[in-house]
Amino acid sequence: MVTRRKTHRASEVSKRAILEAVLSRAVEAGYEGTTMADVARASGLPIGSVYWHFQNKEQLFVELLDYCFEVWKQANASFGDMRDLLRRTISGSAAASASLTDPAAAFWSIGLVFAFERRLEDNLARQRYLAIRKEMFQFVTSHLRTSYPDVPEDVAAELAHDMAVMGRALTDGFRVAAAAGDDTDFARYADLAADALESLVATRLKEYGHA
Amino acid sequence: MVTRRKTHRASEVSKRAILEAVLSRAVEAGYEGTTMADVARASGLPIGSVYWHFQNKEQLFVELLDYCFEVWKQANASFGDMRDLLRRTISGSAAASASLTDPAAAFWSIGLVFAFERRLEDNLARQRYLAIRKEMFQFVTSHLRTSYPDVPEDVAAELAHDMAVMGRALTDGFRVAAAAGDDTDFARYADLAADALESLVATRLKEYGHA
DNA sequence: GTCTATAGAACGATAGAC
DNA sequence: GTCTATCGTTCTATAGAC
Repeated sequence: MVTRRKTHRASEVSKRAILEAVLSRAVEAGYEGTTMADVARASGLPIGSVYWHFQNKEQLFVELLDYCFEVWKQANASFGDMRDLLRRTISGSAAASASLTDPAAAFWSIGLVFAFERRLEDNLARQRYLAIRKEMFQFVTSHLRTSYPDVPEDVAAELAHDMAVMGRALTDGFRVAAAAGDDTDFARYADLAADALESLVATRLKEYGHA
Repeated sequence: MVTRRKTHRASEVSKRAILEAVLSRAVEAGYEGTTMADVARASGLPIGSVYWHFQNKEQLFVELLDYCFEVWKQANASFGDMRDLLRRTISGSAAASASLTDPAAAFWSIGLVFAFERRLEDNLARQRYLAIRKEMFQFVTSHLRTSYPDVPEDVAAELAHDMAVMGRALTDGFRVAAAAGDDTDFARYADLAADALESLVATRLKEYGHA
């Protein structure tokens, strides 16, 4: 019993070490650029152990994305207004493209490549990224819906959906800018983006008031 | 002399066939997913001919990007206002993510991956993409500058720069959405994006007028 | 210029001793 | 659970006949 628990603990520690290793490698080299040998080297364990803990490379990245998403959810449980969110995500994109290994920030740096690599269509890690992407979108949409209390529910729903779409495009766009090394003051443009979306909302609400 | 000219013509035809082949493959599979064997097969020529016309895979993609950019420049020589540009680029992103082989649209579908794959840092094709990206940004910025005739030059310059940054983020963001398969009405959001940026400009011009 | 055959390297994954 | 050795495949690139 004692031996079993000890072994179990050691196993958990190793598994965690491997996840941290693949995280640090994937942020720098992406999915295809990260080799199983790299992961083994960075974790300090032999490659055989990596395959003992994870079925294959695909499954390794699936569990990595899950791990990152869990961290993100905990960090973003308290949802401010749209300006807050844009500040966090757009300024965060600069941090993620630096070689930081904050799992929540790393998620995007790793995940966005999956969006473009359509030849990975059957890849389970890509599918997991797309599923998490959808889940985050719903999360943001449903929170934004409560931001427009003085209009009918269907109007608020459409407005929230539109703002979520625009907000997602802007954050993704600035992540591209960060990855491409564009010389950009992300904090400044986060506020500019918020200004733009807020004036869009104001116009719509005014139109509704007149209708 | 006649023989020489004939050979020269045949060579040009083959080279063009290879470029078309790599274009069609790269749109579907990206840089890393496109193998030299694929290109040879799609062009109808043996792999030896591909290496005869192009130094290596890297150089092949450099010339592909140049070819696409040339086509884009000719298609976008007449520059309308910002709304026109957003419509063209954002609606075009949906087309590019479908497997069309319009070189101008394909450029983005192929190029954006280079932004994210930082492990291709020394890759000449990635560097060419980044260079073209910069050139396009300057092109857009300098055209936008003429859109604000009633303000001092430095104000117009800052405004044009900001709008170019925001516009680039939005178009890149919607390209991500297209690649990720998000269910999005791109034509509608292109206009919404234009609305947002125009109201941003209006606010700024009003602020300047009062200053 | 065209074509075939193959070298050479990298990678994912497994076998099997411990 | 850990570790090493290695198999099988895929890819870039070249050699050399035509």
